[in-house]
Amino acid sequence: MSRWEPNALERLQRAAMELYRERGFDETTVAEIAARAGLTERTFFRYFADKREVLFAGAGPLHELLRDKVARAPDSTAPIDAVAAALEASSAVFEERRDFARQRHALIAAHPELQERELIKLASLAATLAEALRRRGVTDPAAILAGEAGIAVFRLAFESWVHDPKRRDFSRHVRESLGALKAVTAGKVTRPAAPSTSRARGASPAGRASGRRSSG
Amino acid sequence: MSRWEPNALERLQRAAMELYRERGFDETTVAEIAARAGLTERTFFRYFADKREVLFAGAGPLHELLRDKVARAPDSTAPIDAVAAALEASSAVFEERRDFARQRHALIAAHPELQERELIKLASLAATLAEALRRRGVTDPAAILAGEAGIAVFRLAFESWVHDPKRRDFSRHVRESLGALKAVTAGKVTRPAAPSTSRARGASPAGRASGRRSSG
DNA sequence: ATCTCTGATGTCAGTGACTGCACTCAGGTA
DNA sequence: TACCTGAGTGCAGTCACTGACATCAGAGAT
Repeated sequence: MSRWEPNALERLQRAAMELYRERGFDETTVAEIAARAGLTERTFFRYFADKREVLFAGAGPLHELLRDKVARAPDSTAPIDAVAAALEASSAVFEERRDFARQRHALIAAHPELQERELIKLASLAATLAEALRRRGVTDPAAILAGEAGIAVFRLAFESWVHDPKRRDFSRHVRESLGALKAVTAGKVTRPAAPSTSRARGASPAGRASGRRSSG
Repeated sequence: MSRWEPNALERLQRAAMELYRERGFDETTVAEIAARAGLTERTFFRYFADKREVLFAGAGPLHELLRDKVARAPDSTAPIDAVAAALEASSAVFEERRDFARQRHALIAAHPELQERELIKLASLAATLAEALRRRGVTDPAAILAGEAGIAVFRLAFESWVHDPKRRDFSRHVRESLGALKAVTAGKVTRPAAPSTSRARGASPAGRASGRRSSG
C-alpha cells in the first residue's frame, strides 16, 4: 500500500473536466479542482503548468503515432499523402473516446482562452509532421506546408466528425477534407452558376463544390 | 488644450513594445508600462483586455482590406486566387513598417504565450477570408479551406519576408508561398531521387522560396 | 456666469493564478 | 539504525485583472 491514492494526474484531469462542464471554466478555481481530486492547489501546479493545460496534456502518443506513420509511408508517397495517411491512422485514437472528444471540443469551442491553447497544440502537431517529412528528405517550404495543410485538414475533419449525425469514421472525414483541400488549392472550386441552388454546408467527397466561373 | 496628453492608446503600445524588448515580456509589469506612458494600470486595462493584447490591437483595417479585396476579385477568379490576391494587396501594410514588423515578430517568436495570441488572431483572419468568400457564393468546406490555406501561405510568406536578406517585397513572398502550397497539395513534391541531388522535384514556381533549413 | 453633463482618468480594495522555498513522511536501502 | 527519495503539503508573496466609485476639464445649456 502506498501513502497516497494513485493516478493523481488522471484524478486532476477528471475533476477539472467535470467542474469546467458543471460551472464553466472561468467560474472554476484551481483550488476547487484540486479539492475534488483530493489534492491541494500546489500539487495541481506540479502536474500542470497552468489551469488550461489540464485539458491538453497527454498528446505525446499522438505525436509519436503521426511521426511513425509518416516515416513508414512508401517511398513513392507524396508528402501530403503521407501526412493524410498518418492522420487517417490516428482515427482509432479518437474513435475510442468519441464522447470525451465531443465534450472536450464543446468546452474549447466555448472559451477563447482554451482555443488559444488548442491552436498552439495543433501548431505543434504541424511541426511534428514537418519534421517527420524532413527525415524523409522533403525540403523545407514543402515540409512546412504539408504539415500546415495536414493540420487544416485535421481541423476540418475533426469538426465535421464531431458533428456528424451519421457517426461515420474519423478517417473518412479526413479523406473528404483532404479531397476538398486538393480541389480548393487546384483552383477547381469557383462560385456557383447564376441560379445558385447550391446546398450549403455538409461535406461531400468535396471535389465538386464547383461550377465553373461566372454569375453576377 | 485638453486635460490629458492625447493618444493614450498609442503611448501605451509604444511603452509596452519598448519594455518588452528591453527587459522581456515576463519581467515587465503592466504597472510599469502604464507608468512609462504616463498613465495608471487601471487605464491600461481600459484600452486592452490583457497584457498581451497591447501587441495585437488594431487589426481592423487589415480585416477590412482582405474582405474588400476578396469581394472585388473578378467573377472568374477561383477562391484560392481571390484570397492570394487579397494577401498580396496587404503587402503595403507591412512594407510600410518593416522594422516594427520585424521587432514584433521576434518578440512573439520568443514567447509562447504571445504565439498563442498570434495564432488566434490569424484564425480570425482566416474566418474573415472564409466569410468574404461565402459572400461570393463559395460554399462551405471550400470557403473554410481557402481561408485556412490562405493563412498558411500568409504565415510562411511573412516568415520568409521578415528574414529575407534581399528585402524583396512581401507580395513576392506571398506568390512564392502560394506556388509552393499548390505544388504540395497537388502531390507534385516528393522526396529527392536516390542519389539525392537535393532540391525537391516539381516545386515549380516557388519551390525554393526561403531556403532556411533543408531536409534532415 | 453658472449649471450640468460627459468622458477620460484615477483610487482602492479585492480575487485568484501562479511561484519559490521549506517541510512532511512512508517506504526502500545501506 | 540512519539516510535518502519521491509525492505531496503549507505558506507567503507577486501580479494580472476587475468592480465600484471618485475626480475634474471642457462643452453645451440657461
